[in-house]
Amino acid sequence: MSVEAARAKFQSYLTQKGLRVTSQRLAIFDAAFAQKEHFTAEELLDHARAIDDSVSRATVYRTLPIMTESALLREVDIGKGEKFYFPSSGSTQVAQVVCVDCDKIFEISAPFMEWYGNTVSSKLGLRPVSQRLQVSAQCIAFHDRGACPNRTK
Amino acid sequence: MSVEAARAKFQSYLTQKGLRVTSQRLAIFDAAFAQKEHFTAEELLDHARAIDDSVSRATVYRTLPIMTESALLREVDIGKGEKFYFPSSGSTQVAQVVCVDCDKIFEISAPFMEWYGNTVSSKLGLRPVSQRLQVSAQCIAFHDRGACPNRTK
DNA sequence: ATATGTGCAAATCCTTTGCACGTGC
DNA sequence: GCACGTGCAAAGGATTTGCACATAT
Repeated sequence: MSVEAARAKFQSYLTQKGLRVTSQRLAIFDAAFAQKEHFTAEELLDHARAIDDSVSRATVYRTLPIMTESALLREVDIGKGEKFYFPSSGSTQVAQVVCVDCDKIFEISAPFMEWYGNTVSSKLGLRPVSQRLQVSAQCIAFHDRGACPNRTK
Repeated sequence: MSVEAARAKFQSYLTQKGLRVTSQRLAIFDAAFAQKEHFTAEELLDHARAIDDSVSRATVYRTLPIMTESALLREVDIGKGEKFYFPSSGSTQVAQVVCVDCDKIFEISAPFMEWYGNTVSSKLGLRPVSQRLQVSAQCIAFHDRGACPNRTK
């Protein structure tokens, strides 16, 4: 899905839910879809403010759930205290591989996940809503040399 | 592994790491292994205090990582703010199914997970450390009738 | 016009930490 | 004895919320 299509989807989602299309929400959308890596709420705030400096932290936190519910963003919680977000590719059959050294998040296709969620849930009398597979891994380069080539922090 | 064996393992783990076997740590261990469901740090504090009322919140939080590192407990983060813990069955090839209504956590065997982590990680030049699969699901009973039979909260 | 949305700052929630005292080894 | 462990209360960090003002529809 192109950024333009996603932006249109965002606006129609807002309208359809009786929510308003505000300049702040659009700035937050634009900032999110300009990112190339996973980002945090705080990073999104910085980028959104570069577009519209009236955007507040509160509005970012109030807008993120809207974008997540509308499937425009995927929320990734790697258990590091803060959550990460990423423009959704559409498919929910995606797993994350997280480097334990540099915390870089790789998104990978995991086509069997949906089947597995269905199988397992139905055994328990449950209906699957969503599933996530997360692999913690270590750069081989890190293991061999003690330094992670992706390290940025 | 029996509780007795686990308790022995805990004590030898402490000794081997140069850590001390204190009455508080043993009370926390006993409280943890008496649980039948997943529990939070706060719940563990309550139960540990019932055994030894000198146990403090700080010590619970300082002991949980030790029990997790020694593989006696498994930590489960379902993205609800607080973490859950559960006496480990040994295998790491376990997935969690979480009911979105009552937050009850079911542990299920997921024997393919290790293979999958290996396959995917190696493609990225990473060495898998751990993996977790979490399925969010809804009680069918809840979906049909609007009430979750497991609801306790 | 008016129901929503917003910024600000304070509040919350879980978890961590500094410090002085207590205690296994 | 002394290094490690502990309780207490304060600090910390991410996220949420109350309120008065602003604004989309």
